[in-house]
Amino acid sequence: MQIGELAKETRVTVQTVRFYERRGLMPQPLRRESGYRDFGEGDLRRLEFIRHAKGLGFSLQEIRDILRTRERGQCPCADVSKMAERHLATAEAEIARLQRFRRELRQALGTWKQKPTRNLPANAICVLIERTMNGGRNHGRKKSA
Amino acid sequence: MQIGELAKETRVTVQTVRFYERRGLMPQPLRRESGYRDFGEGDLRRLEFIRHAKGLGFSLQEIRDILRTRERGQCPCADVSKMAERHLATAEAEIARLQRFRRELRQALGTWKQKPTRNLPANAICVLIERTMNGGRNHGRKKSA
DNA sequence: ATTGACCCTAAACCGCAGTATAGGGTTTAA
DNA sequence: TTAAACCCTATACTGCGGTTTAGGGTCAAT
Repeated sequence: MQIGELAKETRVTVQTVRFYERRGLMPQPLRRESGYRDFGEGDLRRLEFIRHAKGLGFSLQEIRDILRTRERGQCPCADVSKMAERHLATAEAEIARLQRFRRELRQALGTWKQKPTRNLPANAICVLIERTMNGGRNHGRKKSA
Repeated sequence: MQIGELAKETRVTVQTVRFYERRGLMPQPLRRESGYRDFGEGDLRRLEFIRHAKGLGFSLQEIRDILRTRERGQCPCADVSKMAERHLATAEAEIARLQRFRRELRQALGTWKQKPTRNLPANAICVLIERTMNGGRNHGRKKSA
C-alpha cells in the first residue's frame, strides 16, 4: 500500500503520516525500488490506533512510548493506566474550572443583559470580567471586607 | 513603578510584561531618562485584568481586542459577551468529551484491574485503548455487527 | 572604583501538532 | 513523449504563550 492510500484510509494527510514516522510513532516502512514507502495491514491498524489514542487525549509522545513498549514485547497497559489516571485528574480539574467559569459568566451575562453598559465606571475595563475578579460573586455586598 | 515591582505585584515575570507590551496588551509606558519603563496604578490594574481574563480562558488576542475597544472609549461588554458565549459552547463540548473519555476509561480500567495483561492478543497494542475503538462499550458482544 | 541588583534590546528557542514550500523523481495512460 | 498523478527529501513556517540567551546600560552602596 502506498502512503496516499494509507492516508486516505485513516483520514490523515500524507504529510502527517511522514511526520508520525519522523516522530517515531510509525515505523520505518519497507521501500520499493523507487524509494516509495510500502505499508501493510499492520501499519494501517497502527495508524488507526494512533488516531484513536490521540482522540482520547493522549499526546504523540505518550502514544510513541506506548507503541515502543509494545514493540519490546511488553504490555503497555500498566503505563497506559497511569497516564489515563493522570488524564482523568486533569480532566476533572478542567471540568470543574469550566463549570465555575460557566456559572460566573452566566451570572454576569444575566445581569448585564438586563442593563447593558449604562453607567460604566470610568476606571472599569469590562464589568463582565471584572465582576468575577474579587473572588467570584460580589452581588450587592462590599468587596468582601 | 519599575517593571520589576509591577511584575512582582501581579505575579508575572518581567519578560512577560515586556512580552505583553510587544503583543499590544500593555501600552507603551512612560520612560525615565535612563530608558527604564515607568508604570503607574492604571498599568497595575490593567495587568491584573489581563491575568484574570486569561484565567477565565480568554486568549491574549481577545484580551488585546477588549482593551483596544475600551481605549476607544467604547464598552467592550457586547463583544465580551459574544466571546463568552463562544467559550461556553466550547466548554460544554469539552466537558462532554472529557466526561465520555472518563466514563470509557474508568470502564476499561475497572475491567483491566481485574485481569491485567493475562492473555493479550498478539495483534493488540493496548486493550485499554482498543476497547474503546469500536464505538465505545463492546462488553461481551461481537463488534457491533 | 567596583560590585550587585536592576534595567534595556534583539533574537533565538521551547513544546505542541502539524502544514507548507521548494525542488526534485516515478508511474501510468493517452 | 508528454502530462497527470503520485511519490521523495529537506527545510521553513504556523499559532500559542511565553522563556532564554547574548550583549549591553543604570543605579545604589561600599
